[in-house]
Amino acid sequence: MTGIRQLADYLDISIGTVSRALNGKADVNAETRRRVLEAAEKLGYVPNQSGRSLRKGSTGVVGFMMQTGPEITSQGDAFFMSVFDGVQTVLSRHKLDLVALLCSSNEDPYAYLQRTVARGFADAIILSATRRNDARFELLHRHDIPFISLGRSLTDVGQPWIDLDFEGMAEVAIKRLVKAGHRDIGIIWPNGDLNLGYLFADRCREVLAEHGLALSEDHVFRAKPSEAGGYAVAHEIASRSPRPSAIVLVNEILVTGLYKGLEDAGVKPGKDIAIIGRYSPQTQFLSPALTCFTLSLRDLGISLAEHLLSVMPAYQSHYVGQTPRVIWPMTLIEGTSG
Amino acid sequence: MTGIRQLADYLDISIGTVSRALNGKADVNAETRRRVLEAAEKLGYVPNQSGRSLRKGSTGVVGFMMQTGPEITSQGDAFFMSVFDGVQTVLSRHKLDLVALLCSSNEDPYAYLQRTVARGFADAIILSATRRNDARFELLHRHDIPFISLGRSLTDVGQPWIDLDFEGMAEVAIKRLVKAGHRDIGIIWPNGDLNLGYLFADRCREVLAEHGLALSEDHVFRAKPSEAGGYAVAHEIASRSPRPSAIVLVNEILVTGLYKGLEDAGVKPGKDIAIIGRYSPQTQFLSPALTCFTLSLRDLGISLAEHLLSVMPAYQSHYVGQTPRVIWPMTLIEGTSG
DNA sequence: ACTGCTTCCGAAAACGATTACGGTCGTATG
DNA sequence: CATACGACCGTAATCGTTTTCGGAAGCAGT
Repeated sequence: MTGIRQLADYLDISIGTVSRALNGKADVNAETRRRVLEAAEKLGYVPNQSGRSLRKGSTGVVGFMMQTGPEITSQGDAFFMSVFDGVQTVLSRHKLDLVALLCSSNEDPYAYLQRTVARGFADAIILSATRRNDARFELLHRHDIPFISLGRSLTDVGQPWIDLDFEGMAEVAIKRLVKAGHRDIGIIWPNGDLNLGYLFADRCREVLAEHGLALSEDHVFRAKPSEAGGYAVAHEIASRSPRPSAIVLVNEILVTGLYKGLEDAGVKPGKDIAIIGRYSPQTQFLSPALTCFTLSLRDLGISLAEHLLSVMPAYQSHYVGQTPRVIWPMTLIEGTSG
Repeated sequence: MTGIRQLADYLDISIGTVSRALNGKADVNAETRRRVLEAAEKLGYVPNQSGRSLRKGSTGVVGFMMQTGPEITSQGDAFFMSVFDGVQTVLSRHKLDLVALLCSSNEDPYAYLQRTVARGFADAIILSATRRNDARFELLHRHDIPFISLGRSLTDVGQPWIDLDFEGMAEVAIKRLVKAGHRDIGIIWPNGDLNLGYLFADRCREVLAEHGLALSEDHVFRAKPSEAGGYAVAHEIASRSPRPSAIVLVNEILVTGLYKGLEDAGVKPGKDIAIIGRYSPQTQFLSPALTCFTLSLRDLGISLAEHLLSVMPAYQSHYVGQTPRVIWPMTLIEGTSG
C-alpha cells in the first residue's frame, strides 16, 4: 500500500505539499502539482479512507439503506439497480461514492441504522421502504445527518423526500375503472406497515366516494409482497362473494402471481376481472397486456441524489431553497387488462 | 457525538482503560469494566469507525461488489438479496458488516475496485459476475486482500470460489432432452463475457457429443440478459430453420420474455419446443410449468461467507485447509416445458 | 525491610491524512 | 539599503482510536 509518505519521499518533498497538490489547494506551484499528480498516478496512490475521514470528519460516501432477505422488499428486481444507477451518475460528479447499507432481515432496522450512523460510516443516507411511522427519521434528524427518503411517512422532522405519486395513480386508475362501468373495485394492500399502503388506500376511498361508491373492507386484500403472495391472494379474490369486478394494486411483484392465480381459479384477468397495476420488466409480457403505471427509475435516482446534495452543507452550492418534497409522477400505459 | 474522551471524562478514568474495557481485554478490573459498559450504554457511545480502523488497519466491513444499471447483471436482485441474507447471518456473528459496493454502469469495474481497495474501504471482498478472464482477481491478489468469488474464471491466482454447477445442469438437461427424443438442441448464451457461458456451452457440447450429437453454431443464440432480451431472442429462435426442438438456458431473467416471444411467434413452449431453464420466483407461474434448476440462495450466501472467513487471517480460527472451491449443486424441478 | 509477582491503570506513541502556521526566498517598493 | 509582500513549502498539531510500556499498589515469601 503506497501512502502519502511514500509519495512524498519519492518526490522528495513534504507530505503537506503532496496533500495540498492533490486536493487542489491554491498555494502550490503549478510545476510541483504536475509532478505530484503524475507520481500519484504512477505509484497508484489513493488516499487512505480512514485517515482522511478521521481528519476531515467526513467519509465521502453516501449510504442507501435497504433491507435484505427474500420477501422483504416490496420493490421488484431491477428497481433498485436502476435507481442506484441514477443516483451514482450525480454523486460521482462530486466524488461521492454510493454504497448499499444492507440491513439483515433479522436485525431491527432502527438499531442497524443507529449503529451505522454512530460509526460515522456515511456522510449522508438515503432511506427507502418508509414505514407509516418511521423512527429512523427522528434518529437521523437527532444526529444531524443529511438524508432524504424515497417515500413519505407520518413522522415529520422536516426531512426532504421524494415519493411516487400513489395518490395520482389511485385517482387515474379508479376513474378509469369507474368510467368503464366498474362499481365494485378492490385493492391489494401492499407490504405490511409501509406508508404507501395508507396513502394509496385512502385516496382510492376518496375518489370512489366522489363517484358515490365505497371501498368495501371486504375487498381490501392483504398479500405478501412476492410472486407467491400474488398467487395466494388471487384465490382469495376469486372465491370472495361478491367478487370485485376490478383490482388495483401498487406492487409490481405481485402481479405475475396474481394473473396465474386468477387463471387457475377460472377467473380470466381482463375479462372476468379488470386489473391495473405497476409496470416492471416482468409485467411487460403478461397477457392480456397489463394496464399499468410506469416511471423512469434512473431519473428518479438522479433527482434523489440532487436533492440529497442540496441538504448536504458541503455540497449545497447548487440548490438552495426550501426542503425538497417531490411527488414523482407516473405515466399510464394502457393495456387490455383494465 | 460522544467519543471515548467524553466517556473517559465522565467515568474519571483514562481512555486507555475505557478502550480495553470495551474491547474485552484481560487486564481490567471486573467492576471497572461493568461501569464502563454501563456508561457506554447510557451515553450511547459507539466507537468512531475512522479512528478505529486507522489504528487497527482493518475496517470490519466486507464488501460485495456488484454492478448497477438496468441491464447489466444477469441476476435479478431478488437473487442478490437472498444471497446477502445468508452472508449476513454468518458475518454478523463475527461483528462484520456487509455493504454492497456499487459499481456504476459507466465506470470500469477494474478501476472501481482498484479505487475502493486502495482506499481501504473493506477488509475483504466478494466478487460476482466473474468474467472469462477477470483481472480483478489479480488485483486483489496483488494487494493481498482476502476475497472469494461467486463464479469461476480462467484467471487463477489460487483464489477461493463458489460457483453454481452449470456443468451438472448442462449434463442433466441435455440427457433429459435426448432421452425424450430431441436431436436438435439449442442453447441461449448468457451475458456477454461472463465465464459461466463458456462453462455451460462447453459441457453441453461434450454431453451432446457423447450421444453422437453436435451443438450447431446456428443454434447458439445470443440475448441481452433481460426480459426484453428473452422476447427478442424468441423471434430469432422461432424463425431459424431448421428450428431447434429444444432450448436450454442458464439465465432465469430471460425466460418470461422467451415464453411470450415464442407464443407470439406461434411456437408453443413445451409443445412445439422444449425449454429447460433456471428457477426464479417469476418463473414459478409460467405455463406450461418450466422445467428448471433451483438452489437455496440463502445457503449459498452462508457458504460464501464461511469460506470467505476461512481466508481472512483474523478470523480463520474455524476453517483451515486448502483454498475452498465449491461447485454448488442445483436440483431439478420437473415441469412440463421440457 | 527487601524482593518478586500480580493486578490494574495511566501516559504516550502510533495509524494516515488535512491544514493552520510560520519560515525562506525572491522581488518590488520606499 | 531596508522593508514589505507574495509565492511556495515544511513543520507540527490534529482527528479518535488501539496498544505498548511502564508505574503504582498490594500481597506473599524470605
